[in-house]
Amino acid sequence: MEIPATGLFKNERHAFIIKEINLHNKVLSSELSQKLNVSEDTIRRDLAELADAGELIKVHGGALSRSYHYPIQQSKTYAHDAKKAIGKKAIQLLRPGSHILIGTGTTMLELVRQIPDDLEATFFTVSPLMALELATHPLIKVILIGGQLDMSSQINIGEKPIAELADIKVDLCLLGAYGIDPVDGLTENDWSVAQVKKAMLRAARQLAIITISEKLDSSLPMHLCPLKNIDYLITELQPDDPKLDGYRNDIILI
Amino acid sequence: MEIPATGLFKNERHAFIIKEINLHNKVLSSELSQKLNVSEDTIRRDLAELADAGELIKVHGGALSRSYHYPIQQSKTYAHDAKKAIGKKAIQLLRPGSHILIGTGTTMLELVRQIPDDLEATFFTVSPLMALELATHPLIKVILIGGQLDMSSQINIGEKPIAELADIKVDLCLLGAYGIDPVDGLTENDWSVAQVKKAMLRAARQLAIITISEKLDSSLPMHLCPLKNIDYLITELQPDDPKLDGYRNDIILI
DNA sequence: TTTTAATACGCGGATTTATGCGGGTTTATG
DNA sequence: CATAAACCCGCATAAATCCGCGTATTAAAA
Repeated sequence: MEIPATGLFKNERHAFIIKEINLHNKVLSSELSQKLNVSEDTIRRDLAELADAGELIKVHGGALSRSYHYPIQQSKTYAHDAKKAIGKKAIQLLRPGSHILIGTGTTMLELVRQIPDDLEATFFTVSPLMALELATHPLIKVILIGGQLDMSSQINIGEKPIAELADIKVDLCLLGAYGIDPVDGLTENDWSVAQVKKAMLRAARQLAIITISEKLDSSLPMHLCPLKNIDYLITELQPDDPKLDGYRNDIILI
Repeated sequence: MEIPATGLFKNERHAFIIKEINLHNKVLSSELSQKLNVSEDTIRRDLAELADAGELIKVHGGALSRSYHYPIQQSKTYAHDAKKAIGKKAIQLLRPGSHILIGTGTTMLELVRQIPDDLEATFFTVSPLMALELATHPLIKVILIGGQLDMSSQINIGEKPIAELADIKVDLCLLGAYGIDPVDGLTENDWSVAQVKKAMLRAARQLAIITISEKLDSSLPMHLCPLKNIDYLITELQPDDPKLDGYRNDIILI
């Protein structure tokens, strides 16, 4: 083995490379080649070995620190904070051991993400997205109600889920609102989606509506149910907020 | 290749883009080009790659976050290129107008991503993940077969999906392999998952197995079916590769 | 102590990758 | 329906990589 003028063994070079990576989070083959007085080929072989041993990540042109990875994807949805707050409030409705039918939407997603890992419960859903998110919680049993997946609403629609829902009776249904209004009640704009949601309402003893205050006082073509069927209404507002005045009859505001 | 003064590797640019997308839910090619000191062409290529890997949605002028439709964070797939190549080969089995039962796995995901947008077909699946991915194709009808979502395999298991599968007869079943061996045939390691997969096999006239060559010649405890039931075997290898010699009897290698 | 094997390097040349650029085509939008 | 921006395609290029080979040094074997 030929020891160059600067006299470094392979492992010494490796150590140097690791040090550089820890320091700068990245190295260039070309630079290393100069600093260490060896050919780029050798550097490449070094990097290949280190990458192989999992000490760094080889890329074209050099290498990156192993701790360097894509930032965690935390979707910043519209009105994210409000939705997260709502989710937090809604958690208290989730009783251990209960059976819950859950809808979909970004607010609901925030809710699910905040469910504590020690909650043991059974969730039914027609939304593959919610099912996957729910499945990340170790003690939760997820029953996905099948059907034809509707592209725009991302839930399963058609006769199948409606028929299956008819055989279910759960403690609580958590539903997002597209439109909610003191007079028109809960409304929706797509016919087939509305059919499924109505089936969901029938399958639950209690109904909780989860929505940001924006959706209050808006109406859409398809009627789902009157206000009086709603047991809980959860928004990001304080329960005594005047905007909620039209919704106080028999509804528990949270 | 010229690495500019600001000297960012391609991956670093990619990371930056992802970060921007998570922050703003969208990016403009023109802005990125400026911020990163590279040509818009390069940005376009970056966005194309990221879109290809399913990390964002490419649109005219830039890209959008995928988070709303797809908030599930999936780590970069192992042997991504091989799996992509397999997916490409498998596409030819998807006849327009046909009914297809599709399994799950990262290879299958790559396959689905490469389905051309003008394919009109009906897909059945027990995997919520695959259902969501399939639903991004405009002309594809997705039937999600419900059941209890199994956390580890991320598919619906139990009596329900098995019973529903018994009522279905499709043209083709596309299944990934966990173990495949000339003697032991197709094998699997989880009992409940195996039951569902067996129901899938029964529900299809033809069976195509999609797998990277790594899985060849490996056996697991649960037997699914003998080799002779397999109609097509698709790997990243050339059909005449000697590694496939044990699998030539009556199987069409692709 | 030779002989043999193994390892570490460097080098030349073929190949691949990353990028920018020019020019024709498509898309979005007023 | 015009027009500017965005896109796609092919090409050029230079850096980075890969591959095989020769050599030198060391380790192991005979």
